[in-house]
Amino acid sequence: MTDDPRWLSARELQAWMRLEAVAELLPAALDHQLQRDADLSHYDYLVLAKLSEAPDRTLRMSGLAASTNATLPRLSHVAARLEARGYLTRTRAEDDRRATLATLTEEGWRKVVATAPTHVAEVRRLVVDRLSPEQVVQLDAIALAVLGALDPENRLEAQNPVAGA
Amino acid sequence: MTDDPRWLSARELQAWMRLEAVAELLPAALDHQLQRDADLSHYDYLVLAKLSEAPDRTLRMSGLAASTNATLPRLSHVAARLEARGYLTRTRAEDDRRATLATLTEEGWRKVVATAPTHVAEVRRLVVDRLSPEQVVQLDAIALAVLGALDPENRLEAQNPVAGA
DNA sequence: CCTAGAGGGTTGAAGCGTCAACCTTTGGCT
DNA sequence: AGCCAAAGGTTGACGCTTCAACCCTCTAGG
Repeated sequence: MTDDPRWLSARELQAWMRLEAVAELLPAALDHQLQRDADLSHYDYLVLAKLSEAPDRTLRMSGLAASTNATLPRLSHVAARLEARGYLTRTRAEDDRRATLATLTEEGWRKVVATAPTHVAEVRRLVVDRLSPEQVVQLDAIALAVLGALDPENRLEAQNPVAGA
Repeated sequence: MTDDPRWLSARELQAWMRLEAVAELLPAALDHQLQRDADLSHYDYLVLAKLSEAPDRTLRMSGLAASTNATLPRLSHVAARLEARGYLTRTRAEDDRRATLATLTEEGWRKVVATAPTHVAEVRRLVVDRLSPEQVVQLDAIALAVLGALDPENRLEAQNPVAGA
């Protein structure tokens, strides 16, 4: 490959390794809490939460996938399970029969309402309450900068290795 | 456990959602790059990298699991695959016959050396080079604070790059 | 029309992580 | 010595994500 890798400085390396550790441990911790308290994965919760905030508590699958930073197949499987558990329903869209609309049920709504407080408390315990107000602002800016590279303006799409024209 | 939910402020919520997105997308991006360029998962690479930095390129499984922020069963499965591919070997420890020592092979060493430059370049592209020097310091402090909650045992590691530059 | 192709979702197989059960070794206690 | 609990790892089953293949619908061209 290239001759000069431009290795990381000590500071950069340390920050990177700590971010790596957070990225590894944080999702697991959130999954654990939600699994224990609500029998939901973190992603399950995200799906229900996003629906609960949407107009008519309804979103298209593709939009829901984008707003939860997931691929469509993943959402499709998750939605199938959540539907089987009675938390949401899927229907074909009237205007575009290709599209599927996911709608939160009453039971799904109650699930979110019942789950949110403890989940937020956990988010506070693990992250927000450990940071100063300035650090919250800094984190916001840093995460935004990184997202710029992760999702180049492209609400998560593109699984093509080479250009598809 | 349910006195007052203490909801997040707008600022806190935004920072949190962005961190959530990063935690979701960053591991996937790194996995993709390593899978494509070296046929390794991000975690595979971490294991090989940690071994490459260790004395005699050897570590106990439990220590290796801790330093890669993973559970022992996970590491055990990964080590079995990496051993099958010839990148490391596992032997019983002399002093404590319960323990298993993982040792990087010559081929494993070569794999790390060959893989590191492009991986570092990707880390730069996605994270480090998108941040100002001040933000790198901020990120370090923020990640450390969060790790304090995620890792009660505080087994924070020292770092040592494979090569200098 | 009717056909090609793109957009939107779903499905099934394969791979990885988690959990619980298990085996072996070590160390403490009598 | 003898026993029992804990420490260190491994294994197998199960669940979730990914990838590729597929189906249906909409749109554009001829």
